[in-house]
Amino acid sequence: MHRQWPASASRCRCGFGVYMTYPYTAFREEIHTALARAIRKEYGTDVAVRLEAPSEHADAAFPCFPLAGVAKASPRDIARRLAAGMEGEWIDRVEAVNGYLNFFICPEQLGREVLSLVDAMGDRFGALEDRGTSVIVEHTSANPNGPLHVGRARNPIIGDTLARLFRWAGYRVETQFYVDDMGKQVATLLWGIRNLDLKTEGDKEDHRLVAYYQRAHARAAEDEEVDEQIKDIIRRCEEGDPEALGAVKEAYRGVLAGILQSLERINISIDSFVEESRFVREGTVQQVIQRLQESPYAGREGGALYLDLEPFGVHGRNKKFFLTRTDGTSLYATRDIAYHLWKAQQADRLVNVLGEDHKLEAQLVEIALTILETTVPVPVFYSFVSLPEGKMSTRRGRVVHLDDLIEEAVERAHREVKKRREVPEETARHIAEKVGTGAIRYNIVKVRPEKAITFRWEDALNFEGQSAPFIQYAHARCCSILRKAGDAGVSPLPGSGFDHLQEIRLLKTIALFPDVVESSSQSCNPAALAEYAHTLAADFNLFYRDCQVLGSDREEQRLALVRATQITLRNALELLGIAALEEM
RNA sequence: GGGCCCGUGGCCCAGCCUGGAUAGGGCGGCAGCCUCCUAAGCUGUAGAUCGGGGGUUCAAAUCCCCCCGGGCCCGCCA
Repeated sequence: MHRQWPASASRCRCGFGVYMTYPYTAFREEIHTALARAIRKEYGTDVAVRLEAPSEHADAAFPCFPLAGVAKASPRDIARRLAAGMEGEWIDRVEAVNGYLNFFICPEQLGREVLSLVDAMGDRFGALEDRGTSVIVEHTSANPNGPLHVGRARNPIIGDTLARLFRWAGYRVETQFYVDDMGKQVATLLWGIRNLDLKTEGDKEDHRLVAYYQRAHARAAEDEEVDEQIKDIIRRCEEGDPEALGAVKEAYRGVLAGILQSLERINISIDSFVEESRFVREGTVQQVIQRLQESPYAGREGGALYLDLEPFGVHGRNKKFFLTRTDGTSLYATRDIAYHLWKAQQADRLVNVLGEDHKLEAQLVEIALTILETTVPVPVFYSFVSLPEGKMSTRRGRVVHLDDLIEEAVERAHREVKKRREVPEETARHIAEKVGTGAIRYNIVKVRPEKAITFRWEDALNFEGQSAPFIQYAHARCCSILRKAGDAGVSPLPGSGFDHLQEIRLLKTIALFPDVVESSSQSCNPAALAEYAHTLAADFNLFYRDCQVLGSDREEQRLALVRATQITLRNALELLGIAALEEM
């Protein structure tokens, strides 16, 4: 029923080499210590203290049920008995209810600490201390044969959000795009560009060039001669022929540029691009084949090398994992192994964002990497995005391109802005761009990756409720209040003394942010972050409704709380790659 | 046929890893709230056999088994 706290503590670097403990971490540690002591004293036993995360019942709860057996007492009695000795600077009060020990955090202490921490850390509030660990996040890695469609866009959005999360969680992060420059897709594209004379329209290269790919694909299907010519390109690439590889690169360059333009518009940039062919050129694929054929699992069928994966629990047809063809040339997965060996040399951890269709391949590669005794990557699989009428298919013209979705979302946002406020056109354009693209990112990232998505325009263009604009709007409201208060308005550390229900609720949610960074990064679950951002915005809206800020006799404290909310919302949006607008 | 994943009010999603207190949100429906810090907001209301069935347990949406429905995969393709 209830979530548990993240296993490890969240701490931050505050100022110069001074480490501070985030409020809820301190609260939790205090409870752990007090509980362990009390349980040992009362029942003479050591149990692992598991606390439940904040809920409507308590800010932290300890279920006494598991203790009932050893303590030979009812959970209710245990709770009552343990409640007596619980105190500390963070623990405001303890209640024994229904066999639970419910802890409440001290609002005074929380108010003081949260406000000073947010003030001191600013746009680093929520960040965790450096772990001295590096991680490479591989994402997108789309075949550069045409523009991104909405289905493929799930990959960069998940990947980029994960990369941002890891950075905040204290890792040194690099993102990589693995460029498949040896496959049939790019070879087909090259053939098309060389042999076809098409009139193409559009102002982005990926949209112009995809027509060559599509037409060439169709030609290859009906003309064996064409198919042979394409296969010849692939063959030469696999042999590492620099001329062929250069030509392929020249062909896909424009498509890739177009893809990157689209990604840039949704605030995604990728640190480095790694060409698959380099592992052939540099001979590392051959080394992989060499090393694996010496392993006890190697076998041959015809001239083709394979690994027998039966000892690893792989059965059926998949147990023979082929590394080469009969002619000795490498296969996609073999080159992927070489890529991972290379990656393992430059980072401590590897995370790969992959479509669920790559599950089997990833499993096989993982086993090979285990045999080679190197870093095994952590995969994050996502399910496909389909349309109400079925699977997305470029060939059948049943796709929604990311660029079209962006256009539509931005245009719709623009209409909304014009409808609501009178602002200069330039401002309206800016807001519309950030609202529209933010809505797209949020709409995709809020759903857990393993859930299949059916794309519906009305969901994608929803600007209310669980959406980016809802969160952006709360942020804009904060900014508006702060703007009106003026420079002198917010003193950094007013005496705390929050007592309104909504003030305290908001304070608690702000304080939870570092824990969300910790847990969602550890579980590679950006959807949890998206949910948090919505909760924070919703809690602010309640505060906004019930607590007048400007002109109230508590103006100073409340302004400080608004400021802390604004910073936390901005940081959460930054993690989601969504613009924190100051006005909407 | 085999493997992996998903199945929570009309619709979409969280909670499942690590079992516990009235199953949370959002959209849509209905009824309301702008002389007051931006109504992309807020309030109320109706609506749930947590796909079905067994099992484990003091306790199951959560763990185990079986079944049903959907997705993905099962090339010397990428």
